[in-house]
Amino acid sequence: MPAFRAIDPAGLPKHFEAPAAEGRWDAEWERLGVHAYDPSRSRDETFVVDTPPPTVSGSLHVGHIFSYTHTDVIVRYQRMRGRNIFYPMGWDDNGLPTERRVQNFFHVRCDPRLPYEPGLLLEPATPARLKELPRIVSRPNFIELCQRVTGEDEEAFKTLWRRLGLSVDWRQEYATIDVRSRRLAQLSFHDLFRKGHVYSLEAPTMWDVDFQTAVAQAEVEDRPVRGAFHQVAFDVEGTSERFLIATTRPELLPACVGVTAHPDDTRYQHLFGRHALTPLFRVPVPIFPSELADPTKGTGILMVCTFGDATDVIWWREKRLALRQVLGRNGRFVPVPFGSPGWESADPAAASRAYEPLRGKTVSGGREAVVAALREAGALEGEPKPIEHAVRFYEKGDRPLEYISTRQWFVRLLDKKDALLARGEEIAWHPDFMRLRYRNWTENLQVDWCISRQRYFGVPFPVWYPLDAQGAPDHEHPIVAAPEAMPVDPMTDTPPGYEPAQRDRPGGFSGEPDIFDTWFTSSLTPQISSAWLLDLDRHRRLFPADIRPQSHEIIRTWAFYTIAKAHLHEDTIPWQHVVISGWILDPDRKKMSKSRGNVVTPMHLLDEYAADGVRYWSAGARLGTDTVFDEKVMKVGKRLVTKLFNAGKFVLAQSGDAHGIDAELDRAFVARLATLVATVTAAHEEFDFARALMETESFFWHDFTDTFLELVKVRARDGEPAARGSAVGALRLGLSVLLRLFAPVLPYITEEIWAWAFAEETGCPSIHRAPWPGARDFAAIPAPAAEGSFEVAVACLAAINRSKSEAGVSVGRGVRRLGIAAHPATLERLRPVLADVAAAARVEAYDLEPAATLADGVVEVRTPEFVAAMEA
RNA sequence: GGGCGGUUAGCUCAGCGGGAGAGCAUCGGCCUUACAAGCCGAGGGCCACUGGUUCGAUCCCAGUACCGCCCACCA
Repeated sequence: MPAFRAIDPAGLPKHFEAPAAEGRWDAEWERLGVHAYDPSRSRDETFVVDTPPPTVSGSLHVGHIFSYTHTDVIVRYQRMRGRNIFYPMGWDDNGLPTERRVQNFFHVRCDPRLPYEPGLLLEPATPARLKELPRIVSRPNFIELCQRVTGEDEEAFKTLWRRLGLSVDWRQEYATIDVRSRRLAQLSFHDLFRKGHVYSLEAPTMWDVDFQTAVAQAEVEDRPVRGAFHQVAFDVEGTSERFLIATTRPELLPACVGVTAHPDDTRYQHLFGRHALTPLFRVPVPIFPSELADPTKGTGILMVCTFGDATDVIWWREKRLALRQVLGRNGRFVPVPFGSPGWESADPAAASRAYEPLRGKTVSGGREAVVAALREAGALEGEPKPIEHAVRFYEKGDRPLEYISTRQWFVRLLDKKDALLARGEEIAWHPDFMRLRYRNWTENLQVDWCISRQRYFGVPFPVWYPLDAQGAPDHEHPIVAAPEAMPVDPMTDTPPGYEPAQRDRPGGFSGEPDIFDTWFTSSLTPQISSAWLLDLDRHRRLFPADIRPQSHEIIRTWAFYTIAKAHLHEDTIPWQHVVISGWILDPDRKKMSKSRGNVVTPMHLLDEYAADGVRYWSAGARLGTDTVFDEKVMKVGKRLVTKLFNAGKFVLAQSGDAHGIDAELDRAFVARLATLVATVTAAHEEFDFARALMETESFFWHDFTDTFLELVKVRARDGEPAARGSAVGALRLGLSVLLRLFAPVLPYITEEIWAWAFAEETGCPSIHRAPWPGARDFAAIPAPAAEGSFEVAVACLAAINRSKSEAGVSVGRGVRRLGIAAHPATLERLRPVLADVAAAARVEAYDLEPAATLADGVVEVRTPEFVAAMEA
């Protein structure tokens, strides 16, 4: 008869020393390779995570802990199911935040036209050496500096992630600006170009006048802005008639190229086909009908300018109106030649005089000047009427977007809406309603994806343009770099067939100075991990991925573009599941964000509540649900850890012979345990880790420690060998199963307890590679003889406890004799477990009192005689 | 304006056709050889509102209100 090896509780620490254990296990997991991806195993055994690369230049806050814990809980569950886990970590160092950070750190700016200087920053980078850096550096040098700065940021994240216990395979790291990412982004462009999915076009594009770059629809947001309706009088050419248009942008009057009203609007029908003369500038512009004009807005008739808004762009395109671009890329009025072709005026001299004060002014300055001039000319009807209206802004910008005609690169998506919608339906969204966000966005897509940015830090377009004899670029025949040469920087590298000396010379070539939209690279995270086009075998084993964890506000960007890329490149979906974490709200229910200044940094929380305690808080929130930041929940988590520690110590300190689990109460307990396992497993299969945790916790606390453990305690210590062995066996099985159910959420405490006995016993050195509990754990244990014998035992113990509580005596107080009243059927079920109940409650003698009036399952206690306090 | 989610005990949330629940907080009791970082108990709710379906509605349907989010709204 094998015996249970009992541990000596005296040899264990008094308390769970979390920080020390966290460091120890982190190192041990590394040593054992617990988190290592095994490239030799097949795809269907593998679970692939498309981890969100955090923006390294951003601040660390509890929101990070929250969503990354969700992913880790899912991953740890899958690992215990035997899956080969691919769980990488990327660092997003592309984009404006890093650009600004590098500028500020090194006090340098980037000029892509400068030649690369190898070894510009010599190590170590002492302050003196930093001072010697040139103020302006080439793009390759700027990228090197970026990698230096972000390296430190990455370390901070990595330290936090490791402490938190993220089971990332740290051999699978990448950065969005590293060589492989740059190469893949350019390969992606090459593939799209080859397939005809990208094109460049000179057209009005949404433009941020401060960042001086084009932006995509996905980066645009509407903000309410105070403005005013100005009623401006226009003359009708060849008549003495006047009409009033209403505009919020009077400064664009010199850019007016037409006037329109609704075709059914009787007030203006007679004007269609005629020309209007703009005030001040006396420019003749056509008056035409349009369904897009709203008769109820303003005066019902409005001026079309190049460009006041998106509708102006539509009219300009459809009616083939003139292009009179008065705003430059910096948002200021540029000089314009009234009287020359395209700038016709009935009075060019007056027009030029009227325009002169605008030159060099900003939009708001120009507005004041035009309004003043209109007022003086008697063309302003009444006073401007203040209104609040929505205006488009670049999400990072401070001034409204302008539509400015520039040459940009686009990915053709509008004609693929249906296919992209179908892709969205192929993917499982968690929670499911999040798919509507995707659907909604895709259906409402207005323009193709503008992927070029007029910034200098990022992944460059791998493109040059041939120059003709006059030195003008031929945009229709771009030279795209060869895949094997990538990554290239066209501003420093030379295209095939040309000499460096031919750069920017007639008959030579010119590099494309633009960089990709950061999402152009970020939308490849699954392919960056899988080394698409670089390692075909690896790619096949890792793509498409299983899960994409992310937050809901970037469904229209990150999720959408990633789906689009996978569709365009390989005609597939990028992952099977999207799991969406909610936001962390501060106590005022506002989203926690750096800009709001309500951010809670995470490190001290780990110190105070231990990684497991903080993870407990995170894992309690269901996917898609916003959660109020609440330290009290972490406190509860910490208490759970302590309870596990103590329960584990107690259970493993019990000794006995392993006779097999055959006592009725133990069998009934095991049956309940098996039900729990089924429930928790089903919850995890639906990514409902919150429910899994709740069920496990409630069972552990109530069924295990408060009842079962109390009920069998005496038998486990003093019982006959067989009865004792059954009790100890059931306790150990319960502990082993519960530890494994808790392991995804509480990796440290469960590993610690596992190591005391189960590691050796099972041959699984880490609980995180131990098999998930299941039928195998319960196969040898017979089903209970009676349904519900566990429940009646609990009810009976509770009834006795209640009588003690009412009498104000300790639960430990002995009972000389009492009556146990219950329905006869209940008493029948109680009989085989009564000895355990009596022992636990310290009842010396009892009388069973059948009571048919009581409901089945109810147990009442009659006339308890407590042992006197003295005797106790 | 369109779409989505929410509204359940003081707080944070589960439940989703027949019993209104958990944790925290509150109150009372208890040192009981795993754990006082604990244990045993108790109180507390027209399940937002109005209709409908049903033998029966917190749960299903319709509508209203409020909170939040996503999108649209530049004359």
